[in-house]
Amino acid sequence: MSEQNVLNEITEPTSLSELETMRHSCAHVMAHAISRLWPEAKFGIGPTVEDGFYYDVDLPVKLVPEDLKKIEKEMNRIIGSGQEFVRREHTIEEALGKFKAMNQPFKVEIIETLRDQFGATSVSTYSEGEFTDLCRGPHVERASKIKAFKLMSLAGAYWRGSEKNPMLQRIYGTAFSTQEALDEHLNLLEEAKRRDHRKLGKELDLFAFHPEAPASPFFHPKGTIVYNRLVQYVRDMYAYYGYDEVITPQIFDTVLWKTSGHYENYKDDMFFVAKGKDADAQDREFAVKPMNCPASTYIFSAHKRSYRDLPLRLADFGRLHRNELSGVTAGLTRVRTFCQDDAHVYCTMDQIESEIGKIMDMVVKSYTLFDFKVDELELFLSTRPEKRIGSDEVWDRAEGALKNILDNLGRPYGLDEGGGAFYGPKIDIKVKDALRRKWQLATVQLDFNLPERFDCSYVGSDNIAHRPVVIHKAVLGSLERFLGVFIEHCAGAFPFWLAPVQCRLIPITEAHIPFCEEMGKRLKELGIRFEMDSRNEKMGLKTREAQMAKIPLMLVAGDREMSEGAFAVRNYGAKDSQTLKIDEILAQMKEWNDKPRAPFRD
RNA sequence: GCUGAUGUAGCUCAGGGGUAGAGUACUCCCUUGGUAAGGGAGAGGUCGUGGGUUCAAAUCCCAUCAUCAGCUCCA
Repeated sequence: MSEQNVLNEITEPTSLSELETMRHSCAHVMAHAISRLWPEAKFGIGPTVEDGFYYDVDLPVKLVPEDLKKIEKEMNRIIGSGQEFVRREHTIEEALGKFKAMNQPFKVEIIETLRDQFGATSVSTYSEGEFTDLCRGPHVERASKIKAFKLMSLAGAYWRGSEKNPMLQRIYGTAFSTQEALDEHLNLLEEAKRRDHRKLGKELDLFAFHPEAPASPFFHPKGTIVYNRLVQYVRDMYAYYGYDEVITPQIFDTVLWKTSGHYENYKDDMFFVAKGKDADAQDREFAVKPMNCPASTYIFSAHKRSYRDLPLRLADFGRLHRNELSGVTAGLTRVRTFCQDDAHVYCTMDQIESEIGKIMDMVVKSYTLFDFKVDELELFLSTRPEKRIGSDEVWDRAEGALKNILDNLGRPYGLDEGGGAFYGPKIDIKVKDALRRKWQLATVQLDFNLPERFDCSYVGSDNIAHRPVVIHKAVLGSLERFLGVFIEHCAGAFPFWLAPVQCRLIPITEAHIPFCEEMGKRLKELGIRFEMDSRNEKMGLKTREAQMAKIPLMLVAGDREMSEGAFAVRNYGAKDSQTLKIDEILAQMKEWNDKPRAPFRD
């Protein structure tokens, strides 16, 4: 949480839901319990978060997981005693005196900040019995209203989110209005562990990591099939929407990055490579690309462009490298090498709205295909960050244009103040997965700076040179990240069209192998990815292994099937199978396999 | 990068100052079996890496690398 957010947490008028109110009170009860167990405890802040609450505390002891039980016990005592939450108003001076006397330096600091930066003249406190905390509320009337809670985990967190400050111990907890709701939440967390894409990636042999290439995935054959299938899907989409794919270099003279502004903004996160070999290139410094956009301007400017060429949509699956801090990488969701379904649309001011409309269309069609709930998409307008290039007028125009589009879209959207890219504002789109977790995938960015910096122009119908606008788009976002998120969304059970192995043929005995091999030929003709399990093993084992590999279809053949020209078909996850004629099976497979192309036929 | 935890066989993990363990996967043999584990035998590890302490280190200490959780960051 940024410092600004921390302060908002303290100063802004609150409108917490009933559940949030209870969680917030629960955080207070936790602080109360901690102060009983460790009277020297110094408290930071204790807000509610997405799934619960936390409190940051400075303690003389290092907490261990068993301490959570101890704190819970003490909390239960407090809740059992049914203490009331009593609100009091204090002048700043009163409050400062009070918290100084209580030896609560962080609270004193908060009060001073409220006074000095926000001009507060009074603050409020809440007391439950002997424990008093600085807080604007609201709270439940009494502690006994807290129904079902659990302390979840321990973590370190810097005071006010700055690594220059001391690190406090953060205790995370959650609370629900019923025990059932709490249990359901805990079950979701368990399920999330089972679906962890890092675990499934290993189990399904999709990808792996190696210490010599930290945070950089090795895609094994099966993972590569899925990856390439995603790319193919995006290419099919490009054919429909009129995008041209290009391939651009991997390494550039840093002059390019100085022109684009990446050098000054992201130098520390770029990989630099050896200097040039030629005498006259000795002083040239080269860097691996962290982004595709500057390269696309050279393709735009390769010709004298006319307004008739616009919109020019250049797609680039270029591999990007970013030297991320070691602590921020995680599985496929944050890596040092990745590629995006990246494209840059060069267009006129008048074309911005229809182009972004088309991109939104791609987003909706894609997320529908991947079985994300489209009516649960969350849109955000991310505006100018502190670290940025370009004049305020340019930013005003770009933000205004995106705001217009969002207003006309007729969907609610949030504002992410300061969340834009350094070269332009964006529309970020978050999806909810099957476990109701939110992920940011798609992004649409409006850029008036790049064409300026690289002096892109086109000739208008007035025969005068004009500056085009660039729209950056990614629908799936980073393919690595998308794959990670989607693996967890589908629990590793890929839809038929995307599965690395779509079908496993299982002859019951040796005698049925030729029959299965015949079917194999038909599948190959159809382009179906299949395997045959002709091992000398029993059906129980073969079934188990096919199910554990999450293969969408099992086709089993024994004497019965051979005599009927059929297979016993079992879908992944189904309890039993049904016997279908070979032609029926092939027709069904063809339909499923073509599913991703269906939305792009007129 | 910061704080903390973890690192033992391909995988999942146990153990622990005195010659390295299980399950599973793998190889071979037996089994011709109808929808979630048939039986047997065998092979497989400098206990992440580098130092130190010790008669002796996989075990203790230090450093380092990687991973995980959280913080900060995410063009």
